[in-house]
Amino acid sequence: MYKRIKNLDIGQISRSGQCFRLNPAGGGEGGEASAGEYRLLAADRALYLRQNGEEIWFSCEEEEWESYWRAYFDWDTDYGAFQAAVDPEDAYMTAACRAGSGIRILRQPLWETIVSFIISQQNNIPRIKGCIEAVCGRFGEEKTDCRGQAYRTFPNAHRLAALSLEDLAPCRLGYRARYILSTARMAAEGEIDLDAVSRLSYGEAKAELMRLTGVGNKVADCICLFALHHIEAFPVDTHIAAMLREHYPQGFPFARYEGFAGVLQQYGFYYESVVL
DNA sequence: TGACAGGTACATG
DNA sequence: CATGTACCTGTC
Repeated sequence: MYKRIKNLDIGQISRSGQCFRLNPAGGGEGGEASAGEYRLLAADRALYLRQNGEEIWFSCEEEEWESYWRAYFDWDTDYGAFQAAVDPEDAYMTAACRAGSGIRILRQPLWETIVSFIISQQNNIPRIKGCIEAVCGRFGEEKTDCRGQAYRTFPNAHRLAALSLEDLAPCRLGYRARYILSTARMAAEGEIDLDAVSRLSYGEAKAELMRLTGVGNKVADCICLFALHHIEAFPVDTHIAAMLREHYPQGFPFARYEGFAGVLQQYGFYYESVVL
């Protein structure tokens, strides 16, 4: 099925570092690469996408698109309005918005986002993707997508909680493996209620998430932004720290962007780490 | 070779 | 509470 939209670029989103299982389709063994086609995996779902300008093709039926993917892509939000809010005298953010005008803040599955961003710490994106693929490949459930291609779901907390460090060793997670086991056990044993967390305000959700082993200030902000859609969350990593240091020595104008600073964070991150 | 990659836990003062 | 340091792993 086809849909039209502005300010959504699958390629930009795939490179934006907010999701790690959105990649060019084909490319690998068996399936021939269809130009410009991507496959997105989220929790236990698979979706193929193709884009031609403002027209995007999705492999799913209307019902699944309405009930899941529409919200996932934050379809009904006008990202042009966020970009228009940027101070025209702010040359840096103006350029960042232009370069990443197709980036959106996704609504990703909470558990997958927690584990993915624990893995992300002190790590680079290609290796993060490899680690996640290894975790899913070994411990996810095998399913078949609409084309008959096999894929693996993201293993749930109970599945990961049952593992040992030895089980995880082949995934090459390094010191993050014990963080993930501890966090999975907290979730599986009900020491934290993730359904409840998803209903909390930004500040409350962040505080709850930081109780998890391996989830500090920055990772909690990433989870709030990329899973819970608290777009006021503003994760500060090495790239954003560099941006703030070099382009906002008097401080970032949070007041001007109150309530959606996280969107600008993504434009900044993409510009700083992917474009430049 | 050593620094670096979307930081955090833990130990000190 | 603020600062310092070790930490898995792969790549340049």
